[in-house]
Amino acid sequence: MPTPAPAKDPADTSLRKQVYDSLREALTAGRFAPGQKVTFRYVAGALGVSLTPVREALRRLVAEGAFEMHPNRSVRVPLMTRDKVLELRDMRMALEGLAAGKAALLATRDQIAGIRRAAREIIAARSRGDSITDRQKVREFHFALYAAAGQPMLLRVIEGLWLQTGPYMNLLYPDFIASPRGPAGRLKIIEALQARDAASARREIENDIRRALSYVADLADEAGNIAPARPSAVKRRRSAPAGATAFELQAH
Amino acid sequence: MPTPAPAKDPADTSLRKQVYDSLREALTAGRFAPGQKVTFRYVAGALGVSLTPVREALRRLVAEGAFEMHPNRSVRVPLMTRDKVLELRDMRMALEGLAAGKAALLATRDQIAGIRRAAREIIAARSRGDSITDRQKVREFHFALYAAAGQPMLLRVIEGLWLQTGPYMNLLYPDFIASPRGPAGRLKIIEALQARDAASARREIENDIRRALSYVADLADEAGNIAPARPSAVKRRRSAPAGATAFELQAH
DNA sequence: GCGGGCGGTCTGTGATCACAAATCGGGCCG
DNA sequence: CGGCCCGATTTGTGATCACAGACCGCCCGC
Repeated sequence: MPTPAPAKDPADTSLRKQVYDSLREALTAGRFAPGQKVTFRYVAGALGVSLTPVREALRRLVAEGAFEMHPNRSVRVPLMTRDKVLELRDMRMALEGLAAGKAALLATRDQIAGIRRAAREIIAARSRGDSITDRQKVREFHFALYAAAGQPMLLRVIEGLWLQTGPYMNLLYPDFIASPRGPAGRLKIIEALQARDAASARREIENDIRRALSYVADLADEAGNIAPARPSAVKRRRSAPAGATAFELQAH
Repeated sequence: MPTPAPAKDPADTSLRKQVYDSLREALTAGRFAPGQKVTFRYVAGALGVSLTPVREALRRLVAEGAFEMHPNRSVRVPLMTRDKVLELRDMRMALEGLAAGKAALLATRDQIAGIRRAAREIIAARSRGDSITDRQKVREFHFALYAAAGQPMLLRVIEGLWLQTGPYMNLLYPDFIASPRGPAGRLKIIEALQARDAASARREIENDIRRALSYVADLADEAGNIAPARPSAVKRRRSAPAGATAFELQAH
């Protein structure tokens, strides 16, 4: 599958949904620089639609915390601080730990197989130094695990939290990834699923999230701000279709 | 510093925000019957605004799970099932337990005083049989507690979960409320705050949520559906200002 | 040379219009 | 008498327009 996608309503062809997905994908792929201003008309032009669907998509993303709208009314990619990362870390540990525990009790053989496959693909991508595929497969691994918990509302909230941490997960590369604990942790999770050991699955997921987000939090400067993963600007493509690649990076 | 984070925006006077607040308030007050259909034009007419702000407000509420939009496109108040209640219960236990634990470590003397006052007001309202004030003060107690944790993102997610359980909390009255455990649990929480005992505060909040939502879940029929708290219809007030009382109950 | 106003432009907000899909009701056919 | 089909109405979607407030840069006065 090209995009694991947030499940939900695969048959939603509304422009609003397409704009939402485009922005979301650009955000998780790190194509927006943290702090970057994003105007309604810019997005509308880049995607070739009117303001209406853009407003609804952007406004939803603001409600989800993926963008910020300042009182002076300008929409920006949120800047991260140490405190915010730690807050997100604790929330993710609580909810993803919960999901992992439920998944351990419910995962079918096929679901476990899919999770194991994602884990193998992470190792393969990492050995090639392919951080793009790496990140994508890490996401696949986690969401295949959480989907096995069979709790759709929980899954939605977790997706919202990933969206907020997304633009900053590039910071884990390449240094943090070199740690050997990652693959070992995933192996333990798979073992826990097979053993129906909810406590162990929860503990391993919690450890994984704690390590990764504590690492990101420690990148904060003395003012508490975290440097953007990639200080990049975005170039406007003129008259593009409402596809997924309308937001492009621009060296400067 | 004036506003370190974008915080809330109490000075948001946009119509969208007013519509959003009106719908949210009507929802938590149980003025919409679960399963009830809500059309954009109906809300626009009831509040005396055009479709534009209504669309954005309703769409956000759909994204938050407070309303459902079916593929055939009709917006409804979600019907609850036993599984959904249990899912919400577990999420709320995880997140509100987390917040209570943090609050125990951070609550100031003034914040604890505010929480204690809310607890007293609950007892007072309950002794009068005033379930409206009761529910309102219960909400105040919980959110004063969670606010003391100083984690704005966490608070927002918790608010989203309350919005989903809101229309069904009337089911706790009057039978469940008669249980003497409620006041005792709140007292223990306040003691935990004073003692800076995070584990105890978390445990008590978890117990409170577990008891209440397990009770609601047990109201499910053999099909798994939960009867609406009050099977009530809503009457349209013609040419009303965009106030908070535009949605009114109608006996039938 | 520099700071503060001042005008033009940018940008989000809300209303309105046009349209297509969905829904509902009545009437026709079996 | 009942089920099905077709047309009128309802309803969400997207585009466009008008407008007010914010932003930005230029220019004048000190």
